[in-house]
Amino acid sequence: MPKVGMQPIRRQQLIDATLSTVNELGFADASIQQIAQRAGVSTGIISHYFGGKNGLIEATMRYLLQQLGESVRDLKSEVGHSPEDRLMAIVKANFATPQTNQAAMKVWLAFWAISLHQPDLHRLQQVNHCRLHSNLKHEFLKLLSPLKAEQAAQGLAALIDGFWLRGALTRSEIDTDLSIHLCHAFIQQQLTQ
Amino acid sequence: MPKVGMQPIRRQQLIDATLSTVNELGFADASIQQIAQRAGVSTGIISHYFGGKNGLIEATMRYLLQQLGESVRDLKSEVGHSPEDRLMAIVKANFATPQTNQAAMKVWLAFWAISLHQPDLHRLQQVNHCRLHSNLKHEFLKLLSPLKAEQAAQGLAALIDGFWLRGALTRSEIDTDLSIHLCHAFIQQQLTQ
Amino acid sequence: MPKVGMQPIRRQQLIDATLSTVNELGFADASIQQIAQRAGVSTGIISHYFGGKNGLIEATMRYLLQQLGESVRDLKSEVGHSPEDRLMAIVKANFATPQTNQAAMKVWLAFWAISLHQPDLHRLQQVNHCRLHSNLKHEFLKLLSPLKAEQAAQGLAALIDGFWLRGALTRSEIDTDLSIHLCHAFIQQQLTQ
Amino acid sequence: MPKVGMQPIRRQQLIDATLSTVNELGFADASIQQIAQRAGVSTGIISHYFGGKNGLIEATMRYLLQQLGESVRDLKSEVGHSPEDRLMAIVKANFATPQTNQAAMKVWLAFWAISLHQPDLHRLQQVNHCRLHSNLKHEFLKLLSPLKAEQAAQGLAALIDGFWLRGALTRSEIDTDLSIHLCHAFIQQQLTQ
DNA sequence: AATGAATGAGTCTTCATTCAT
DNA sequence: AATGAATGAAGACTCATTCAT
Repeated sequence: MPKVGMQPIRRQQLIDATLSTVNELGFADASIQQIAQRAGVSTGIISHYFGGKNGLIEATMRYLLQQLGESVRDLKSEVGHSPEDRLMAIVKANFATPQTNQAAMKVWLAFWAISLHQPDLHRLQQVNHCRLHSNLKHEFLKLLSPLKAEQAAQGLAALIDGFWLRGALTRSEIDTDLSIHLCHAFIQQQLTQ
Repeated sequence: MPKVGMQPIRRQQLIDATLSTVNELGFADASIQQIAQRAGVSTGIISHYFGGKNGLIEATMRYLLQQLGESVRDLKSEVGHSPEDRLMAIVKANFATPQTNQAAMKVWLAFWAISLHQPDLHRLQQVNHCRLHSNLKHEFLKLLSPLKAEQAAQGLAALIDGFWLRGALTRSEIDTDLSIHLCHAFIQQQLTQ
Repeated sequence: MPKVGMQPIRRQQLIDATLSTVNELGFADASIQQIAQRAGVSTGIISHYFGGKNGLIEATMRYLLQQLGESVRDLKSEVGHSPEDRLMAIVKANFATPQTNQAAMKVWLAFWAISLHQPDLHRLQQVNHCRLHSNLKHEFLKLLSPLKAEQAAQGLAALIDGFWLRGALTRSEIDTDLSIHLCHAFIQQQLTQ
Repeated sequence: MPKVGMQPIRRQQLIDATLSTVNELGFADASIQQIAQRAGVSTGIISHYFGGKNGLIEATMRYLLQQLGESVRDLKSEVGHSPEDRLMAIVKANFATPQTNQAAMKVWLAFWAISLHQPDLHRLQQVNHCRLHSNLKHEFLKLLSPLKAEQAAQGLAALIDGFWLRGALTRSEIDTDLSIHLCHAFIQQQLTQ
């Protein structure tokens, strides 16, 4: 079966298998054997393509972050210029599938937890959060004072994260509409202060 | 060396050592050898008192939840009857030390993550969250319609969780005052709708 | 079977098993499973007592060096003060059992080879060789000029090493008597220059 | 890229790469991947040309032996018929570059070690040693009794091997001149008994 | 001729648990 | 009550080999 140009295909296969395994078994039980088995390949291939388990984990997290980033970018590009619209686009992107199905959120939570003790992963997290914060603040600044904008951005970010966390921790799917609705209310309250 | 009545002392020693280890090394590297070493006891003692590592983990989590519960109860008992005051008491309890130092939050995050795949721990999480939600909703119901109260409770809970999560993920200490301030604003906005 | 004070016993058991395994299977095939099996213990115990395979290897080599050192010291203490006698004592110590059975020499050869790429082991080798050289030169200096003594010491050391190497490489036992005899001739020739 | 007549070129490329890898990383870390990388070819080619790693190792050792053999033959052909001259030619051949640079001796030592547990390689070693011994004895027999000649040959062979071993084990280059000088002294002493 | 993708057995190590003392 | 010696399964990783291209 050896073919040329398999690298991108195998990498994506393995990243998908990692997400699926972490989701179902949890991070602690996501052995490379489990992952390789789900990807339908041998264990050795993981070291071959990612240099080891850590490389696969980091690549998987990078993939999730990239997906989220693209989701935000796409929705922002489709809306008008009013800050409220643009803020809601960001909110909606954060609650859009596939980001909010329970599987993805469980993986996110697992990554959050381990990133605390792995500098590389932690840096990825930081970049992601700064991006969200910066996006939010940029819009709030159009209508609010710097101090108010900062607070509004932090509050909205916390709200988004809070709903996510709740979505991950409850075994039921997150109530996307309610989350968006409450974020919307928060935004309006901030902008109409 | 055998003494009587050592059980509660040893148990607390080990729980403290578990918190310290999880905080410093992360959950993945918190072996019972590390924990036992920090507690200054032998590894065998853990099985003796907790029946195994899982038992120790569960006891530790139970301890954290109990601490939080007591914190909430204490602060609620000290304030008046106005819903706003009582809600703020709950908020402040959730951001009171030692709950919000970074160490505790890192441990919480670790527990959240593993609780997804351990029914026993998950149940503990659920109980805790339901208690918070119920506490919040109970107060909101005094001034809001059931629907509004439910949404306000969910929003406030998300806000609290969001600030916690941010506190855990950033290596700096959580900005407690800002978090409380923003929660206060949220409460007022909900109550004055 | 857990007993207290097993450490020295287990350590020696494992060192003996290492020697036996390296002798029979060669260094490349001396896995810790093989060694543990020969010692009649589990693999985990190696890490427990030596911190890993490397620790066991180093301890084993240290043991061989110590044995050789003791052998030299013992024989030197039994002879008179004439340089020739003392030199012969050193020579005989180097060819005394258990140093010269084929097993020991095969292990020595294996250690020599791997010490080239392991600084810790290499340092042990250097110390050992310097000790031999210094011992030899010290005796030669009593009767020869510094230059001659240095050359005689190097020559005799080479002769000893050469017979050892030959003993290791031929599958038959080393001809101890011939080796000693030839060393004796070499010593006499040097001293009667 | 496929060309005809690549076999000898590729084989030599791989043998050179093997020597370089064993010298720098040691035998234990000389993986096929390392060797192939240094040779600038793919791993598969090794099996193609040598039938596996063992084949490559054996070919490399055979190459070293052949080099040594040629060196001896060349120098012997250039000297007169006096036994002393011829013996010295053999000695010099054994200490001639490239045989005595540290790299080559490290490789030799590695080969010696593994040959103990690989019959094929061991046979090569034996042939090589017998050739040396036979060469030496043949010259000694011209002037000495069979018994004396045997002992002189064994002694000189040991001396040569000993200097080699020392050259391999010390990280500094071997002192070729001193080695040859001491061998010369040994030869003269044997012949003038 | 040459590649390199893929395998899977084998290695070392870690770790929770057990148990005689 | 407490120890720590001992186990053995499971983990990540390496590596020689195979084979379709």
